[in-house]
This record gives sequence, C-alpha cells and structure tokens, in this order.
Amino acid sequence: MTLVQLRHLIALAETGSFSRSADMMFLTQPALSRSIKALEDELGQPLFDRVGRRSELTPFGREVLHRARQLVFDADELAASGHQMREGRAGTVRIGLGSGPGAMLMTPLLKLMATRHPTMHVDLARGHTDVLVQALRERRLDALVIDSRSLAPAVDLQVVTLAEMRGSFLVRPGHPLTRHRGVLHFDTLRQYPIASTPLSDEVARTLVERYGPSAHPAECVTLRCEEVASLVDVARETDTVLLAIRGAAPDLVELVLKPALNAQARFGLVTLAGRAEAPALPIVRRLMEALMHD
Amino acid sequence: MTLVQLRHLIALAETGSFSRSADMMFLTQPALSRSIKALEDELGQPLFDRVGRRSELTPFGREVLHRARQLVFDADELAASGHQMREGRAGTVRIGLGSGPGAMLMTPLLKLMATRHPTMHVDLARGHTDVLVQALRERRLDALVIDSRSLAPAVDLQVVTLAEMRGSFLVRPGHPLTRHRGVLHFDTLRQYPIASTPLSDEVARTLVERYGPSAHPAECVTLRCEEVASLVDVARETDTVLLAIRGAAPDLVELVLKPALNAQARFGLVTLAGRAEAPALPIVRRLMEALMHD
DNA sequence: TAAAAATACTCCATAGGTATTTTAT
DNA sequence: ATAAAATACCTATGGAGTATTTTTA
Repeated sequence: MTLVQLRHLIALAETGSFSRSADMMFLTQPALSRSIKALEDELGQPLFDRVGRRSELTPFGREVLHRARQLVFDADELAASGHQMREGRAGTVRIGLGSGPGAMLMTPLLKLMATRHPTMHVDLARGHTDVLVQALRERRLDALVIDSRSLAPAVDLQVVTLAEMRGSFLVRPGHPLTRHRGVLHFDTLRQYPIASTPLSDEVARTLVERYGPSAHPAECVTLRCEEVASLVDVARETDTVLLAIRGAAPDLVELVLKPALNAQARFGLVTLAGRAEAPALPIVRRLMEALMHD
Repeated sequence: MTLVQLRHLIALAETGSFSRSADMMFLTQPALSRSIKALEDELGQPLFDRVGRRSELTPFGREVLHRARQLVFDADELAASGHQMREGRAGTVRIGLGSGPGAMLMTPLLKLMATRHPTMHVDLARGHTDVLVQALRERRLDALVIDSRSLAPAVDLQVVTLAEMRGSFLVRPGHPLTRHRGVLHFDTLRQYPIASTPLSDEVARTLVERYGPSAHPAECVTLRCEEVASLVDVARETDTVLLAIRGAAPDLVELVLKPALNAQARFGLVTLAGRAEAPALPIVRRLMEALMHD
C-alpha cells in the first residue's frame, strides 16, 4: 500500500471515472487502472463497482476512502512540517532559562511567542545552570539562555553571546538619592531597602570586591524575588533601590556610585556542539535579541 | 515522502545505527543511508545527528518520528482493515429492517452483534419497504431484510430468501382456548384480545380470505405494538391471543383453526444487483439465518 | 457504434545491491 | 586500525507509457 495509491483512490472516488481521474493526476488511464487494481488486490476487496462506464465506491470503498483521506492529509502535513517549523508556525522549542535571563526574559518571551507565533509550542524551564546543562545534554531541552560566565567551558557546548547586560542600581524618578549632593557611596544606599532577583556568585563576588563584605547580596539585599517585573513595580512605588540589569526598567533612574558598579551579565545562548539545532531556534534567538536590545 | 521511508526513519531511531537498522529491515546499509537522506532532503532538515558511529535524532527528528509512527500505524491498520471487516472485527454494516423482520429480528440481532462482534458498528434502520429500498438504492444502506412479497420485483435488486416463517395464533399454555372442544373457529378467538405487530397488506388479505372481513387486522387486532417481545410477554401473562410468526415465541401454544391460517412470511435479504456487498454482510446474513431457524 | 476500462507489451526511473572510499574512534 | 557511514556504480523491479482488446450503453 502506497500513499500514491491512496491518492489515486481519492481522485477516482471524486470523479467516478478512470479516464478523468487519470487526467487529473497527470497519469494515463491504464496506469490508474492498474494502481487501483493493485490496491484492491492488497486490501482483498473491490473498492469500486464498475457499473457500466461509471465507477462507484463499494461500501468497503467508502470506509477505506475516509481513512485514506485522513492518512494522505496527515502525510501532507508532515511533509510540510519542515518549512512550518522553520517559519515558527508549528513544532516545539524547549528553552532553559538561567535565573538572571529567566527573571528578565521569561514573561516577555512568552508574550512575544503568544502574539507572533500563536501556533507554536514553547516549553520554558527555569533553573540553575548545572541542572539546565544536564537537561540540554540529555536532549530534554533544545537550548539554554544563561549568564555564560556561570558556565564551565566544555567542548560539547556551543555558546553564542546574545547580549552584554550592564547591571546597575535603579530607583524611581524623584527618589531622595537622585538629589544626593557629592559622591554617592554604597553605604548610603543601604539606608533604603535593596531589591534584586537571586544573583549569581559572579555578581556577588564583584559586589564584595567593589564595596566590601557588607555588599554581599545575602547581606544587603532585603527584597528578593524571582519575578523582576514585581520588583520593578516595587521600586517605582517605593524608595526601594533595585539592583538589576539596566534594560529591565527603562523608566527608573540609574544611580552613579563611587566606585562604579561596573558589573556585567553576559547572556549567552547555549546549544550542543555538533548537533542540529531545533528548526524554530533561529526564530527564538531573534526574538531574544530583540528583547534584550530594548 | 513514502511510507517506506517513514518505516526506515522509525527503525533507525530505534537502533541508532544504520547498519543494524538496515539488517532489521532486510536492507543493505547504503540503501538505508540513501533512503534517510532522501527523506531529510525532502523535509528540508536533518533528522539525525551523525555523531561518530552513532546516529541520534535531532529535535526536528523527534517531532517527525512521533508523527511518522502514527502515520505508519494508521496505514497498517488500513491495510489490515479488509480482513478485519470480513471477519467482523471492524467496519460498519447498515441494515434496513421491514416492519415484520424488524419486530422479530431487531433486538436479537443487536444483542448478537454486541456479544459476537463487539467492535463492529451496526446501523439498523426500520421502516416501510419503499423507504428502505430508496435508501438502499442511494447507498445509504448495505442491505434490507423484508418480507419479499412486499417488494415489487426490479432488475437492480437482488433478493435471497432467508427463511419462510409460518404465521400462527399463539396463546399461553393453559389458556382456555387450549381446552376448547371440537372445531376452533376464528370468531371464537375474538372473545379474547388479539395482539400483533403491524401486519403487511399481504397478510391482511390472507386473513380476510380465510375468515371474512371482520378478520382484517384493522378490525380484529386490539393490541398493536412494534415490539414483538412485549406482545409475547402480554400473551404469556394474560389470555391475549398473539398473531405472530411461530418462531417468535417457542413457549406459547399454537392454536389450530378451521380453516387453517396458512399464512407465510418470506423474509428475504435484499441487496443491489451487480454491486459488491459490504464486507461484513456474510456475517450478518449468517447471524440472521441462525436467529430465524430457532 | 462509440466511449470507457481492461489487458498486453515495452520502457525507464528509481529503489536496492555490490564495491569502495571516507570518517571517526 | 577498525568499524561504520557515505559515495560511486550497477542492477532489476515495478510503475508508467503506448497499442490493442473488451465491454456496455
């Protein structure tokens, strides 16, 4: 049994005439005749009653036709799925987000996928780098977006930097610290609540280097939450100081400290080296880049 | 894209090795290699990562594999459906029952199909001969079971007699009429309620011929109901006389009238001449014959 | 008698086999 | 160095075309 034979069956059922169906399928009448006969032989029963010059489906033919239509439709869908997936109209992408990128990207990415690619399936997982890397290696994820400095280099991992994100202290416009005269030190900040998402060891180290042991996030951060959007809201409506990536809250004001924070997050897209990437990954990559350059 | 190619994909996904899958499919390794490559070319993306001597599915391959499995499974089901239908394990039969056969056969046939062929679909329609014949001609039914004497002969209809059923007057054992002395006349019967299913004109004519105008069913039948089973129950538990086919109620007693009723129903299976019959029809025919010879 | 389907035959495209090269461990 | 996959080349089966016969309306 061949998909081609099933297509022939469908064509013949539609016209009821071997000659006309053959024309329609760009085939000669004898070829179609033999194709149908072969199918009937294989299925063990006639599909058509040759009643005079017309051919009509037998009851058996009716039942087979129905299933043949479904089968051929599914096959065509499958044949087209390659293009559809590349165009973001079908298929699944499974992305792991590190805590930093997760805080910043999860919600906006979901929103963007929902509006731009409503028919695509997106699986987002959030977790620590090592857990995500393991999932990637076991092919349970297609790609990761993590702070690439939290990643131990490995030959089987391919990392492409998506964006360098500058970390900074942000406050609402009109915040008392924006009116601060002279040099602004870290200790002055600590008079206010400090909010941040969970921070990487890398960032913690930078903070301690710049501002001393009391600047360790475990010590100085008073409001910690995985949802950066919530923290931004809090900073907008209270005197909280938000330690976050600059781009996460464009309407907040950046504080200039002495010494400068000068901390960076390097968001990278991690895939398995030497493996074909998921068809829809270029689309997701483009969306991520667009999100981070705002 | 070919069903064969999809089978190759499935095999390769299972072993992860071209050579071993090729063996499994009774194919040489180069043949499998080319088959997979052709499929990848058509779908526009690699299905497998050739990582050293192992081949692992790409994310795209995973998605295609899933749909390929479904497709191949459906195709195999379809290829097997011919046998399954002939064996009464799948498919649909659509039978029209005339009022006589309907009264006698509908429930027992459904019961028998439910127990003997639980996976088959059965559509039973009940109606008058002309309506059923029209449905048969329009291929909305596969066959009819009707009293063949109610059918005007036609070249496009093929009638096979299933059974000759003797009509008779039946009463419960111990009924007063069973103790009747001497010759039993129809008028004597009329002292009791007379029950029957709706009767054909043919039978009505016979009754009038034998017993006079007052024996016309419209006149003499006091309890009329399409369900013969209900009427049998009534006759069992009351003094009602049941006019029905002898075989419909083996535990009732047949009354011997003068003159004898001598009415027959000729139950026939009607199909369209020159058309292939439904694959499961032989099964249904056999069940019907079994039912009627009890 | 004319139109449509089936049959007989011929041919060729392609799936598959054999031999060999390339690649990766 | 070895085992596996890819490539090159060849073969053959089966699907398709042409010519013809059969069927039926």
